[in-house]
Amino acid sequence: MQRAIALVDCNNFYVSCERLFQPGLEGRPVVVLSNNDGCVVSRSQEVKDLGVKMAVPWFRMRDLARQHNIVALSSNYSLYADISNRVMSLLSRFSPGQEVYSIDESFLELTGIAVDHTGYARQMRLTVMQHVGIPVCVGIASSKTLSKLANHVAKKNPRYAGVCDFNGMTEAELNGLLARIDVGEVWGVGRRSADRLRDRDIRSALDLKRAAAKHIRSGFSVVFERIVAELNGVSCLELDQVAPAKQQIICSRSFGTPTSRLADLEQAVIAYTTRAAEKLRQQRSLCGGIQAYIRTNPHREQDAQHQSSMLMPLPEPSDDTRLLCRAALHGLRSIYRTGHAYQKAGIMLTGIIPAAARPQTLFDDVPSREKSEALMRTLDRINRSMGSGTIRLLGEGTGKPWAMRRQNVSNRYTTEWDELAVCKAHP
DNA sequence: TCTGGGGTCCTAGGACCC
DNA sequence: TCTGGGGTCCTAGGACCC
Repeated sequence: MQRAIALVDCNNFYVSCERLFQPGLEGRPVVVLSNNDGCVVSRSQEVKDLGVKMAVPWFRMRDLARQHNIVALSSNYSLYADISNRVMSLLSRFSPGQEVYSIDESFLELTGIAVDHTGYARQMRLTVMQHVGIPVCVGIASSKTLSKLANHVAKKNPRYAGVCDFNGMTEAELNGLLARIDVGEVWGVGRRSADRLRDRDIRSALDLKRAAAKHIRSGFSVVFERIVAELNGVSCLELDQVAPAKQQIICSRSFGTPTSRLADLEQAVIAYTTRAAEKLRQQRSLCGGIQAYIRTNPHREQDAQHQSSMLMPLPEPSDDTRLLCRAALHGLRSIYRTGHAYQKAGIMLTGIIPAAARPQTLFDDVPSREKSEALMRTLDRINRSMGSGTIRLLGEGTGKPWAMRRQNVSNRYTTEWDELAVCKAHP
């Protein structure tokens, strides 16, 4: 039986989320900006039609924005995450095998589901639209890589009406489509590799499909060998149905305004470590070390540049916020240099293991460990029910002069009592 | 004035061991 | 004169994804 994998992808996801609660944005050019209102990360169709590319710095398109009255919104991840959960849970009804691949994409196993797949996919679109109001497109094929391309075709080509099933096509039809897709659009082929492939006269998805495996293996890597197999309909990438535990947890952020004060960096590092430790405990893991990282703004070449990081191993794996903060601060203080305008700081938890696999040591101090665990549990419970940050370390500070810019952020319409969407009755 | 954040995987090279 | 080979582990860095 032929393998059938669907990729369901939300259209202009963040913009679509914003439009749910601000219907006035419908039909208008809208962008959502990254943290710090830095870059464009989601564009409405109207903005795409103006030729605005993904990840363009916002300050570079100010003129265009004025000219065309583009609405720019700060990103509101609480809202997007909640809408995403609703979409994913609806989609899970369509197959016992689901991989939630990203905030706006999901793979669904359709192999063995004995219905007309195109009709089934139309039903998915309709269901998500009716229940949540988010438009989606569906691509279906015999491997993940092909289903990504099928989705691409469904999105770009109005005549497919949002659903494209490669499995229902003849080889010639499919190749005809692949020949018109740039090799850079293939999943896993980035800008660097696309350039190198073009040097070898591999320009389209079809060219890559037909490339000799040996040739690809030696010139690139096993990853590319797999891509070629997947393009030929040989499924090499399985669906990850349970999200595996993270092997590293990163929390880093650019500052709203650069700072050269160690005290500011310390506050930021404590805040980031606190967040990361919460995530670590959520997935019931411990980490073996923590890395602190600072850097100046690399785009300001006229400024003195400094970037550095230091990994602090822990004496034994831990998930205690206080311990992790202490280690991170130690690292920060050893890399910090006076007189630099730092633009970004971050931390990374590494050497992550399941909490259940905690190694026993000769000098295990069980009572103090149990106290630490109880304290962290209580902390998490209070912050979960009373709002995040209700209880935190004093070192995190209260002023946060370094906090990021979010000039035009919408309400958290679905997750905060104070910001719930209200239906206004018409007179 | 203003350029995101959070992840994964692979490779190369060094250290170390027998 | 002549100085092995193979395995493992770790780290840094590159490339990619959304």
